[in-house]
Amino acid sequence: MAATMADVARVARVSKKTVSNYFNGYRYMTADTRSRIEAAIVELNYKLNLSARSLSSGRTGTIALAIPEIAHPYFAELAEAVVSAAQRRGMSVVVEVTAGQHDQELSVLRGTRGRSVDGLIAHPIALGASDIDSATVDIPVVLVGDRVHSGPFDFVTVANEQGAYDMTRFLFEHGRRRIVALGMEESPVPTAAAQRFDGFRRAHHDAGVEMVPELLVGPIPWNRLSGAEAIARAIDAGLEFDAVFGLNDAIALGAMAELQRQGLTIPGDIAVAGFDDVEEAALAFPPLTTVDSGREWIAETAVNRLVELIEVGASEEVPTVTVASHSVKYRASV
Amino acid sequence: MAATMADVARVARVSKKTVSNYFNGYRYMTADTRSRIEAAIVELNYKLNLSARSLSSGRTGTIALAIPEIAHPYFAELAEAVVSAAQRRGMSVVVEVTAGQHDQELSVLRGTRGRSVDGLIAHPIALGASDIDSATVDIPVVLVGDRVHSGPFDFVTVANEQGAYDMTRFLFEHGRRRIVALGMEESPVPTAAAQRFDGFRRAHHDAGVEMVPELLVGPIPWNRLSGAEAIARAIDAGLEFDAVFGLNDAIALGAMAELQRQGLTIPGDIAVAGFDDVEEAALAFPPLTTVDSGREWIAETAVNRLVELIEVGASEEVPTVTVASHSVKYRASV
DNA sequence: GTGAAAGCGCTAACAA
DNA sequence: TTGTTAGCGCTTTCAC
Repeated sequence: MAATMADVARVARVSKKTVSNYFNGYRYMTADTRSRIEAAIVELNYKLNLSARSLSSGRTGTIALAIPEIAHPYFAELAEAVVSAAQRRGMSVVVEVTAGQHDQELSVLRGTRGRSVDGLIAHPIALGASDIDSATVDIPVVLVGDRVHSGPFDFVTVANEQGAYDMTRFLFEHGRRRIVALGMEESPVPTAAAQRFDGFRRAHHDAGVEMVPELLVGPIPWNRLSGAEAIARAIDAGLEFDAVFGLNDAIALGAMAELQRQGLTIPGDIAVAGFDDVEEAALAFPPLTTVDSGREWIAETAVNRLVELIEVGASEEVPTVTVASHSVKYRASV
Repeated sequence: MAATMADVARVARVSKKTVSNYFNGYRYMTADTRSRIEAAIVELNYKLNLSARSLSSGRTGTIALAIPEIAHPYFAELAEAVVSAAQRRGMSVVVEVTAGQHDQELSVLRGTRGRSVDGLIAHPIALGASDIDSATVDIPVVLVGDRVHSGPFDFVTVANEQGAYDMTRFLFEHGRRRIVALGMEESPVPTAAAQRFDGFRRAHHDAGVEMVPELLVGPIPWNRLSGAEAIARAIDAGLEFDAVFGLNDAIALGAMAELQRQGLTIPGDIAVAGFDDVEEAALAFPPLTTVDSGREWIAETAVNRLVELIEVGASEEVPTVTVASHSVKYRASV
């Protein structure tokens, strides 16, 4: 039988409440009391029963992170950042995988799934604005990711448009003029792809560079293989270009590999740029110039905001939308 | 104020116990009772309070997964597999990141860290056998990974030696004779690298092929960049070889990229093989031949075993060691 | 098949 | 600064 707080209290010759105070960082306690308690804890190998604490305090000390998958570089790195930010604030993280399925994302936002947690950070990719309005979770929620939803929740988002704008301008500054946009997508819904493409377009406009329709390739799946195949088709079609902007790093890395396979040099013949700054970007050959979309900052901000909401009780706070700061990571591929 | 079970009972005109039965899948219940309970649950938007359930049942329905990092393809994929295996068994997963730090891994095994969970799956990389003996967790534990420890815990492990053996034989069968072993390590401790190298050596012996010392490269860090640099050095040194066996996929992928950059064709000039079968292996150019080390199976087995231990109470069960089945994934790089 | 009562181990008022 | 007293909401006997 595991020791309880009452046992500790008895051994330390204090009351349960005093032991409880000890665990909750109550400051006013004589050194003698404190050390008696500590000795008792060691003697009994006592561990707080967190279920009991949760029941009685209404807090679990755990937050949920709902993402489409873990085994994708971007989400894996996001999850890592969230877990470590949470760890720093003394919280644990339960990871829920939604597989990017509409119904699973919805059930997360309706609270019909998963454990009881104090708050939720979710990165939906299949939900529309109306879905989000229909959410019925009764805990604080911070949404994270690419798409800007209206809705009752806080949102921490990537600077998709501005990031793509900056990168495009950057390529112009390096003398490139005919840039293939790989993964481009025009859509009424502000998907990440659409927003990034908007930035690409605006940069052309501002720089007075004509945007060549043939160079706009997409939509394609956001993975390495698609990037390689798409650029291969572009070459086969006889397109002329001096740069490739993959709308995420996976696409860019795939394209870069294929260009090299075909004997082109990078950045000699073609400059290549990506978006996200996944860890692999810096390890590629050559290292990939990309947009650091602020993953770490997003994770940190989302966790901090969530903890705030949990502490104030999420009451009548007005939902905030925060856009992560971003920056161009200049590496040898440009 | 959230509804409680007593509210549901009142509205459904049954006792609390009956509602509890409903949630615990108790089978004997009239259809009428059941539907009254269901109506009450909907009416009150009732949700089970899991903290209370945990306190009273002694189960949390959550297991912890302790891994060195999330943002590494192998661990990300392992985590994904564990989460989905656990989900299938109705369990949630709290992910703890140990950063491969000795003290953090130790504190996980001492139970001085993290939430209260029903069981623990840990993949230690910095612990020695004596550390493991000194563990004091009072919940069931299943260890997972590369190194075979003795110790009081169940272990689910990768077939490092046999996998490397099979892959080496496979390369021989494809006519290769001078194979660079990239990431080789000889060590008294049975690290993954050392075990894989053992298999490499045994395959040479059994096939009667001489193992050329110059072709044994390592130890090197197990990432892409090291793989590329190491193979570049081998080429600079004028080594002659017809195949490269990266002791994990990252090394192999880095080497493959570098070989191609230097104008060699794969598998025409050089065959390349890896170990782990991370998702990216199949998407590389050319797709990478590798050893499927049974990650999914390991995750599934570890979760199943853990759930078993939780259910029987971990009592005096003898710890078991299970070696995952593995297979050579034949792809275009050989 | 269903009900009543007794805790699980902790926190939170409030008192001392 | 420390102690007392009630619960938190559920599961679990055991009786009906």
